[in-house]
Amino acid sequence: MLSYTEENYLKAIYHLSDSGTKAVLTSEIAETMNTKAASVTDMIKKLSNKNLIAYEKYYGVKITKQGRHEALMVVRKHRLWETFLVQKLQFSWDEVHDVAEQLEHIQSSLLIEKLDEFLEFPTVDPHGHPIPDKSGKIVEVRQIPLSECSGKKKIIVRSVKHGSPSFLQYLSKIGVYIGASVSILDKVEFDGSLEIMIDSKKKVFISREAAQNLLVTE
Amino acid sequence: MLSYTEENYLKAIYHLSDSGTKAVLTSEIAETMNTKAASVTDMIKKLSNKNLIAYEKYYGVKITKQGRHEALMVVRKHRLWETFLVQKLQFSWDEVHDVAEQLEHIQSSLLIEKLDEFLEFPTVDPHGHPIPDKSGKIVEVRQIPLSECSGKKKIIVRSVKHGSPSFLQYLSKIGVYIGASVSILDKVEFDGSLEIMIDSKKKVFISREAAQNLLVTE
DNA sequence: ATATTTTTTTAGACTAATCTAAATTTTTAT
DNA sequence: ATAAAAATTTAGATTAGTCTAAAAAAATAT
Repeated sequence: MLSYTEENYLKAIYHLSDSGTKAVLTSEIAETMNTKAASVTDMIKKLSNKNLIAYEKYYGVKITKQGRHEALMVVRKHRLWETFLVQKLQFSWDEVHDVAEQLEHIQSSLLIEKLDEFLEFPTVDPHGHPIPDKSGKIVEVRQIPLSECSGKKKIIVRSVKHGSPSFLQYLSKIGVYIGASVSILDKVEFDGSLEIMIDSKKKVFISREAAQNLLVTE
Repeated sequence: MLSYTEENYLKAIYHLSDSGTKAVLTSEIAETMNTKAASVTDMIKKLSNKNLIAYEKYYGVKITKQGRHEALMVVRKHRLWETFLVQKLQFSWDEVHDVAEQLEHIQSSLLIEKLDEFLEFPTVDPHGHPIPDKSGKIVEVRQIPLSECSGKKKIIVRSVKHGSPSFLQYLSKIGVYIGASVSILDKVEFDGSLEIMIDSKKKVFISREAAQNLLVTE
């Protein structure tokens, strides 16, 4: 069984590796975990000994099949708890992250399966991120940043790339939510900002950064 | 802020001291925490330095006002989570303890207040134990062991003294639950066992130990 | 191609929580 | 009242996770 800290490292490596596809550097892990490279090296050795990652000195790590599965189970728990907090306890989507960071480490498969059932087997969390099922399977929907959309087609907001509380609060303020329908009215040459229409009733300008951080389907 | 371990020690001391009224010995703590006396001495010093307990060498510890409050907050969280697991996730009352032991350490006052509200401010948990409110207040209802009841008055089962999974499973099996109405039909001289009627429809014999572990109001 | 910079690893130390073994204090028994 | 037993504390060691400083390797820049 993995420790609290091991689970956190493994999850960080999973996310940094694009869901387990590419290698991750010691320094990247140190940055996202807010630790020093020396500490990361120590933990890398531990996870490597448990066959959760493949480690080659000085060349970073790659997550193994087993490691990917363990990481997915933590991600599953995190996202189910976030869904619970928003749907059942009336948290707003910008308040759930830190609490879910704690809840994701509760060890009880009975709990998580019952929670999943209670929530009626959701496939995405409050930020639009997919929830792995019991076996680790994810339903991936191809999404692109709003900043890369063209023309006047109907666009649906599917998820946020990075869900910082301040970005999420901003979205709420301007009326953007997961599932919202938007259309692009104009693109400003000067700074790449967009004028968009939300739900056919509200016009707003959003910056290029914001548009790059909103993932949509056309 | 208290560590996971400090919270557990404090909670154990609270329970062993009859809700903070009497002194507790090092060896008692060691026994319930499954640790050695030497480890307990170390932790006692830590909690004492934080003014959560009053410690006199060789004479055990007494919980302070502040320590009692901290312990009550952990107890509150434990019992609210148990209530959630049974009422919302359909756990049975013998399955909740170990999971609640983990959940009680989640740090978020927003979470616990919202959970309380979601459960509609319950006053007792699935084992009939009182749930402290936000400020630590407990509604104590005077209860006596079923073994000490006399005559044929109407008796209501209020709580279990010690809720081990096996005892709880046994109660379910014979049809006893919190709130059940029982009456005493006969007391066996030989071994102190009782013949009782449950909800005016089922007669069973229960041992003296079982009767001592069931708390009721007459 | 070699020197400089950057990244990574190693070595050694620290804290929290635990342990065993030894020393000390209290309790119990005669 | 004193000796034996039991409980408690102290001393010193261990493990997980972290750190700083130094050494080693890789990347980069001229």
